[in-house]
Amino acid sequence: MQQATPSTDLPHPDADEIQLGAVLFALSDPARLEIVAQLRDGPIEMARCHLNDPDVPKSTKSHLMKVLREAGVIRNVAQGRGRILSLRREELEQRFPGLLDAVLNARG
Amino acid sequence: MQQATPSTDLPHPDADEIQLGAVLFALSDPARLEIVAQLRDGPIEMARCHLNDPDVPKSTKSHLMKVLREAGVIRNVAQGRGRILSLRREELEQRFPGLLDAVLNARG
DNA sequence: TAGATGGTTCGAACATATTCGAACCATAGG
DNA sequence: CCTATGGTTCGAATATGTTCGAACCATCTA
Repeated sequence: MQQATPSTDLPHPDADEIQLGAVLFALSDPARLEIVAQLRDGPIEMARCHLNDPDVPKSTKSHLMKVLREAGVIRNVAQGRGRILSLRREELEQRFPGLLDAVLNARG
Repeated sequence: MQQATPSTDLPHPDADEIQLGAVLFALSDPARLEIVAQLRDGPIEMARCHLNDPDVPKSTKSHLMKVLREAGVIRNVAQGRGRILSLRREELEQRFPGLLDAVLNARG
């Protein structure tokens, strides 16, 4: 079947609106950092993105994504009935050079 | 007069105990980041460390320092009746290479 | 030893973040 | 259609962080 045009698209900050404080705060949480680490090697479907704690309700998971998205760390776009998550690597690199790599590298 | 041995020394985490999340959180606040930026070029006396908001009570200022200290970002040692603040650059660099520089550089 | 200076700590008020169930929405597939 | 799947959103409860005055402590100077 054809790929549907997503009707539910969430707001993302423009690259030049991304705030350092918001990014650092978003990354300061273990669960959120874990998500970011999973996106390291490319986009993944949200349904395939598993947290360390397997019993996290979907509303909580959704909220974690929201904080990361609103901070400008990840992109969250609808595809089919699911969602594709991806790191905003280039934009973060342009705005805060070396920051994301340093964090990802620090985390192991 | 002789330099007194400080009787009030505050607890600092060991280098290997410094947590990435705590560091990122500590740096995610504008006022705390401002303090860190002031320490960029070397230690300064706490009394000479001025925040953007000049009307911050000393208890609030002390709390900001506490968060940075307990995260392992700064050192806070007594000297005379005041205190000397310094960045834990080497230790942070050893533990999270490039992180502090990236943050300081991002902040401008 | 008294007073001024520079700071920490405590407690209470307030603000902000997190968690999670329930309700809701959209899409894919039968 | 109907139903299952994958997700967002809302609201309320809870947890965590912030702010600031008051009290306190140590040091220097007179």
